[in-house]
Amino acid sequence: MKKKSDRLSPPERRSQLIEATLICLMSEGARGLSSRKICAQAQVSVGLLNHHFSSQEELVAAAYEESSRRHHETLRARIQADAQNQDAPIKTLVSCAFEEDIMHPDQLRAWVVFWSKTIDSKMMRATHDRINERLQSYLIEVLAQSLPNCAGDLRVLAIEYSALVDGLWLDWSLNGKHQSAELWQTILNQWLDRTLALASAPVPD
Amino acid sequence: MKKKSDRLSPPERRSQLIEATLICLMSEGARGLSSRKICAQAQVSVGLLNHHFSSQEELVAAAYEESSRRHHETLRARIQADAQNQDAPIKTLVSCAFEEDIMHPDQLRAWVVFWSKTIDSKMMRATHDRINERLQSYLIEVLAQSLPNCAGDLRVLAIEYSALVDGLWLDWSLNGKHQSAELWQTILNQWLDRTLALASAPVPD
DNA sequence: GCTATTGTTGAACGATCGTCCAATACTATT
DNA sequence: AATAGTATTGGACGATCGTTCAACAATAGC
Repeated sequence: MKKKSDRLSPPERRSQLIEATLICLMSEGARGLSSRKICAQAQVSVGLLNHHFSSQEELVAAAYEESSRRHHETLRARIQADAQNQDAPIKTLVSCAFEEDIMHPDQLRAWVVFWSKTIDSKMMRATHDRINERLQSYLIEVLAQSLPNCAGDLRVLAIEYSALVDGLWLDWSLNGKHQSAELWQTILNQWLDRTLALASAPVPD
Repeated sequence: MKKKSDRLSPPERRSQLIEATLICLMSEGARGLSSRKICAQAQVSVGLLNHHFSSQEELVAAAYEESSRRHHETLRARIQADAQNQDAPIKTLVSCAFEEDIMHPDQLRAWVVFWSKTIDSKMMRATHDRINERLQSYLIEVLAQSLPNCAGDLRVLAIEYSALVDGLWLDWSLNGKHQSAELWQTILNQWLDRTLALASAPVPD
């Protein structure tokens, strides 16, 4: 009745535990952050966590990194796929911001937990900084392609964009009447229209 | 050596516990959310919490409401004080967004905890919705005064603004190198300049 | 002053938490 | 086949969690 072998290589086991962590956090939020729940989700005994990770904190940081990596990857693929259909990649970036693959409400559940841990954990803070910088670099890259002759600082624009998107995601996800993302998507579209209009025709000094 | 009387009226005790909750959440984030820590902060025994609140959840919801109320109040007072010095109240709103009284990094610590609880608690969700609607109404009011002949939907603009500010606060507060708010303030200022420019001279259709 | 009401205490409860560790099962090497 | 090495198990530990409740203390009404 027992399975022949459940043994996995350390990297496989690690990513399995990371996957289980993401599932727990996405489905239950902060309530799902429990070593026992995570190990149960991975169908693995409790003690295994501390064999592959020095602490729960390290596992959560790894899950944060992985979640961001997937998000980044999906975004990149989506923009890459639209490369020839759109004049500016930022149009793709904006128009897919509320697609399920890019940002699901459940995913934001997990991210809020990550943020709350970022506040009082050195390790999480370092991970957060690394993730942020990576995303920011990519955003700048996309913006540079989209606004080849933009007068302003692209880094500043990237910070503004990611702040706006984070805020819209939050509002969309925490809102009680969790309707479709249409309204928030519209807001983002209008922001882009205004930004593009001003960036292509910068004010004379 | 004992104090003559520690007995307070129920409303006073309630607000004392709420105050203690805010202190705990602001100083320790999610780690500070503990009935025992809160009661210790209020210099009160553990059992008293459930005498004045039906559960910890209700206390946290009340603390969320109170934190938002104070934020709203401070904002109102600040804008009121600048009413005659500024042509548009939204200029005051934007320029004070990162002042200590309006939003301290510690305060955002508490808010992230509130958000994480909003995800899986009906009571917190209801509180969140109430708070959001109240702030949104006020923002629309301020925007209406500032942009008397704006073509667009002010409610949509209000949502965009609060999303942007929330996102900027998050980025500012979670950032490892927690420098001054200058950069984020500049971003917000530039957003306002662009918005004002377009709102006062709307594009012809 | 006596009584009823109610604010307050702190021990106790059961549950859950993260981590540890001796025992075990599996794999690879010889 | 014997051995060494390691992945895995699950019980145990001490800590902390939110809540309950009998006992106590202070007040209010009389």
